[in-house]
Amino acid sequence: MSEDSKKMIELELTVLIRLLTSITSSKRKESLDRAAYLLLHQVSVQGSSGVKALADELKLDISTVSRQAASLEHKGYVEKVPDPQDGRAFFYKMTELGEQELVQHRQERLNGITNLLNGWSDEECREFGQLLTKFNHAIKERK
Amino acid sequence: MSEDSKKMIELELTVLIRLLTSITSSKRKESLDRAAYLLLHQVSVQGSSGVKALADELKLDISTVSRQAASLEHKGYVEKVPDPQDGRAFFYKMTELGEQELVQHRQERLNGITNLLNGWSDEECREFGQLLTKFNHAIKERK
DNA sequence: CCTGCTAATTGTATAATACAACTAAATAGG
DNA sequence: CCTATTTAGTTGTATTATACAATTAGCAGG
Repeated sequence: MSEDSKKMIELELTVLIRLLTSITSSKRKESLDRAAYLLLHQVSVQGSSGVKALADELKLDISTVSRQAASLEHKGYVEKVPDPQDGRAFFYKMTELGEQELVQHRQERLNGITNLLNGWSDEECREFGQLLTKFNHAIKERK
Repeated sequence: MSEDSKKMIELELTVLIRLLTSITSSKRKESLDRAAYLLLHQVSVQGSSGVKALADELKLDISTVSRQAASLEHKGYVEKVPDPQDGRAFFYKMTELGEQELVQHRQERLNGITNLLNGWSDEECREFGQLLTKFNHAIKERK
């Protein structure tokens, strides 16, 4: 693999973070906690999740998950169900309202992505999605 | 372009941010301000830059650039030269020490990238770099 | 029962960034 | 030339996302 490709990837990833951060900074008034979006998605995908499992999956500190989940619960997007087998633990499950919010919020994000990918070929979009997925997998499985 | 590709891109970008954030969070002891790395790179590329130009290029608030630049100057990585044509303005230029730090820091990042891309084909790496570049360009030019 | 480990919450701190306010220099227009 | 407006940059303050630290209580195993 050529050094040029690596350099390009390293630089462009750095720039990407910066650009996405500037986008999110300019949207500080959103209804759904920006940071909690991925958490809500994960609860939806996993169906029923405890704090620790979510933290492990998202590479977040449990205190962060605890706070984000509490916020989501307060908004009615998830419900907190005691774990029958461990008096210390809880499972978070999606509420109907949470599912709706997730769908709506995701749609707004998809609209933005659509605008950005305007002019891209189907092949490019497919490739980009797959390579991102592959890269993310590499990060999660490293070490 | 298929809806599936868009959904994959949206989700994987969200996950990518999370993962890269967790990586950077676990490296809080680095010598070069993590956030200022891109600024240092930009000064190096542009050769001689004012605060406003850098802020525009990096989509950062000028106060943030001002602070990052001041930090870099304090560390001797850049020098602050008065703009002969505007008594209010300055240009930031790289120092030799700054160039060295940039090269070293970038190499460390490249090492990380190399590990992550272990097993990727040349084609995949090249594609990934180009698609990231293209995507970043779309973000910068939007609106 | 006791000790060590674990799940989650709460306290506190950190880093990156933006918005707000300010100072001073430059510019535009009469 | 003068005045009002704009602009470059710095400093003050606030916000957000996150991690590290401390605490409480439940669980597991001897």
